[in-house]
Amino acid sequence: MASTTPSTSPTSTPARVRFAPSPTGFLHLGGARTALYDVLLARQTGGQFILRIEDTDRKRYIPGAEEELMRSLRWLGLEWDEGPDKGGPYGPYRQSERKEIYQKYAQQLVDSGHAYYCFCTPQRLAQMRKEQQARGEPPHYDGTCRHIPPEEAQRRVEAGEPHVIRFKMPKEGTITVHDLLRGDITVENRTLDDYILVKSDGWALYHLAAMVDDHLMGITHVIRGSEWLPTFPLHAHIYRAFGWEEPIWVHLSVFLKPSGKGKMSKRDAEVFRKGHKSIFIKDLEELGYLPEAVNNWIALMGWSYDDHTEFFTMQDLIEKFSLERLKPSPAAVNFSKLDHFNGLHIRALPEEELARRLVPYFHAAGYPDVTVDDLRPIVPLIQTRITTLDEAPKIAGFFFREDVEPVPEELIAKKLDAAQSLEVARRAREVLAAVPADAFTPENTEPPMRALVDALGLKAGQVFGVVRVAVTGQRVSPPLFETLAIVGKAKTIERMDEAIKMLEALAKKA
RNA sequence: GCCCCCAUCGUCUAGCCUGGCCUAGGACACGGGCCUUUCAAGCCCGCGACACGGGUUCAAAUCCCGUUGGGGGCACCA
Repeated sequence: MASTTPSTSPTSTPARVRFAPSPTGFLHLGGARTALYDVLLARQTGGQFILRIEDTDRKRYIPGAEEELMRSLRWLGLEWDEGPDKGGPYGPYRQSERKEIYQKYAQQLVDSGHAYYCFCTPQRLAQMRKEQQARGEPPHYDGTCRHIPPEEAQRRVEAGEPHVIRFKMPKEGTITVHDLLRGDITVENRTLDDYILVKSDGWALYHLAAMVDDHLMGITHVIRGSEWLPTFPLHAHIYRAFGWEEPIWVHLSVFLKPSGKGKMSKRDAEVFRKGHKSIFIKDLEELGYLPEAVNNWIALMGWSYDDHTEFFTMQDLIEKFSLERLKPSPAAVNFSKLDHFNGLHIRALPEEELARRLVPYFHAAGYPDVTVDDLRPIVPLIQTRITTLDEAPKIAGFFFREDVEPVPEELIAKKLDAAQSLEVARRAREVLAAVPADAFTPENTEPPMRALVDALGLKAGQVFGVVRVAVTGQRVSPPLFETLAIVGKAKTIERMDEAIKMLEALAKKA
């Protein structure tokens, strides 16, 4: 059985790996992780990462999905070396453009006796399955066309009779396949089916198309989801029927929902989307996650480096990734860990870079004129205060609004009443008014304000809180004096005056 | 129903292959504290797991068997 563990380290020679999505939807967490591992292996070994589009099923094709898939991959920084949009020496990279290739290899399998024509109609097949179910048997092809003499089958094909091509699965014996994470897996051939390789419309199915492409494209490591484990033996049979050398097979575990109970359903995906979470990469961008954080996060779902290192840049991952440390057990998605990594990566970003990345989020939040220059001084004040980029406009939007609208009651300081707070506001305004407008810095505003706190016999928080709410309109804000410096003296005084009016009204009412 | 895979804190995991360094380590989350003008960030402390049952062995989280639980698959989808 040709199922040996590679004698050399799988990562020692240049790897050719491929990510082969079908254009039926958006790139999700599972696909992204597979693509990430592909890229890491390719970059680490000096090999190639290939993007191949598996679009042989015209019924499921979704227009625009291919472009979306590529956009998401690029956002994650997972650029391919060969693919449908950039070509390469093993193209075409879209299966819909490779129909003749699959037909040729299917024919080869028929000729060598490893496959046969089947003329059973879908109706007969459905009926057959129904009866098998009723008898409590596992659904499988009953082999009706398996014994049609080749000459007769050939005649019927030439006569134009609708047909498919099936793999002629051995009825006896076992096959042992080797998965890098799980080791040898042995199954009895009789539990396998005569799977269809080519549909009646002439298009190859995944089982044939992917094997042919992987071989022709020189793929050294097939990294794919564990949903392929059940048909893995078929794929090995096909490789062996052709006499091809098998790639290293790596089946990644599936992602479970956060509870760990069951895998993600479409319904779950919708619920997440409502709660500032998503399993789709394109949403993650919109929600303010950094590609660095997403990569770091998914890299660690099923892979680890050691017993304590968790923060990885792409460069770190390329250096440290290894197939050997992949884990075969399923992993539940943990969104709060994504938040954690996002915070870490936001803080790791140079300020200039953060400012640059924040711009589109301010635009989207209704501040269309905000520029990198505007954001540059603000970034140091909010860098440790946001976990996602979309939070920045929420916490710092007041810098760009003409007017802030504090909730009047929030102007009342802790343990004080409206009248007392009014007095605090008036005195604070006075103190701040005394600082020159061209030197409205923390060095000049904070000491006199501290002195005021002492003079009033209050806590710093009580006095600063009144000013904070007055100037930012928020109870929670970046540090006060740095904030005042950016807002500027004119606006500060203006907003203090507004607050004083509100407090006067409140005090009168009381 | 049948086939296959998986099994350490709530979650992600280290340790398992090459039994003893494990009174099981790290991280997220959670609880508490420090710092502090709010909120964060940072730092400290705490909570919390080897699914169960048999075996093998002087010794088992680690090896073997079974059970249970979870997951995947059983299409002219991928």
